[in-house]
Amino acid sequence: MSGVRAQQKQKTRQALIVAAFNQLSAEHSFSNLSLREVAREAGIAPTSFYRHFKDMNELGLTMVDEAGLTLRQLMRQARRRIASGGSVINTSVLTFMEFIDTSSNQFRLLLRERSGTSKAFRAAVAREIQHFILELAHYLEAETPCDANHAYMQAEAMVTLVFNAGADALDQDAQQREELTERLIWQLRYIAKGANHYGTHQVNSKPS
Amino acid sequence: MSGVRAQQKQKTRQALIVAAFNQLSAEHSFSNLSLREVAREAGIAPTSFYRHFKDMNELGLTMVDEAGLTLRQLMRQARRRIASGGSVINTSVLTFMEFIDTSSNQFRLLLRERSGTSKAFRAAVAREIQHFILELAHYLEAETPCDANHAYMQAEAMVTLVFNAGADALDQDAQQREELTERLIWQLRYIAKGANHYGTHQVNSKPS
DNA sequence: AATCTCAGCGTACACTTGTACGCTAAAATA
DNA sequence: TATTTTAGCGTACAAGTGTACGCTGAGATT
Repeated sequence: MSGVRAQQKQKTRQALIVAAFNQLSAEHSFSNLSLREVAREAGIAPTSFYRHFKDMNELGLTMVDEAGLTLRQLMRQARRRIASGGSVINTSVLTFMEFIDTSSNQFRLLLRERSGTSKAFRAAVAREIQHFILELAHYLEAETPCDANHAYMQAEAMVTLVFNAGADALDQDAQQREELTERLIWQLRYIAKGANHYGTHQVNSKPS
Repeated sequence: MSGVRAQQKQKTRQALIVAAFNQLSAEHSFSNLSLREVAREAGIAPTSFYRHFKDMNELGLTMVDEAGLTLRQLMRQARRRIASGGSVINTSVLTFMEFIDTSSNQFRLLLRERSGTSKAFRAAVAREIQHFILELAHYLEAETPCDANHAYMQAEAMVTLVFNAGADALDQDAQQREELTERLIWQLRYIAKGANHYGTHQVNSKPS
């Protein structure tokens, strides 16, 4: 029951996943990947692929899960930085930009499959983003005067902006990224300000 | 010089474009299209395709232009509605949602190629969106107390949110869309509020 | 009327793709 | 030790791809 067998299997399975991620790039999306090329890069015969995944689709969904995991781990790290006295907005944005930089292919996958051709993929990505939003909403509800509903809308807007800024950053050099980040931070401030204005019990009137 | 010849050419060129748009759907993206299938649907031989476009890429860029044109026309229409007394935010959002509904394949193209595998495509889409942003920024600078810089950042944030809401709307039913639209409108208000707060000369201090 | 231009066609070719099928050798199990 | 399980392989095939090449016939030009 040592599992020499199962262990090796797990290893080549991971090799397939790594191979697939390696073939992603600015010019190569998941739907451009072929089973054969992935298998080749992983060092196994094309037909052996089926011992691990029924489909390229199944591989893809696994990859989305993995990318989501990376993202969530990163968030936890961000929260630690914040807890030890960092500014919320700055720390979060910085951490996210680090993700774009370090794991760009994982981010690319999420980014593209969010509007891809498979409903299952879109749903999977949406779920990952939803995690993100809910956690932030929870935080905002606890730490700011916003009510639950406005906290959610605020979180949703913020995550959307951050995610999109990440997408733009992929094509930019360091200089442009810095400007982008600065704009992003201002925009997040707008949202925080507005949400706190409308989302507090002192204000029940409709906006002008 | 009547151009019976040139006229016919233009006609099948357009047939190719229409055929390509028709093959786009939730399950079929541009990179999934094959030259042969597009030619087939357009009713010409595969090799005749080259009389009109050097490449599928060239077809795609033309399609992006066309989608951008549609979008700009729609915006002009929105501005007319606003001029005759509609609320700015509501009218704009409503008009945009109409675009999603009426020309969903054109929107899908813009949405997907924004983060697609061709730099030329990404740039083309970014340019279309930039138009959008600049026009809105111009309007905001004229009609609100915002300075130019903040007007731009405000416009950028707003367009990002609207565009993303459109993407989400593609997978949703009428009920969900309504809720989405309502959230979106609140989020736009946040931004307007925040931008007017920070972007006015009375406030020069850094936010808390 | 004679000539030129060129949109569209058909054939042909070299590739790549997914995957069905049966085999092998080594690990797991009995 | 004898038996079963299974990860990985090689072969094979049908289907689809982009595109080179040369032809044709109908408009355009002279």
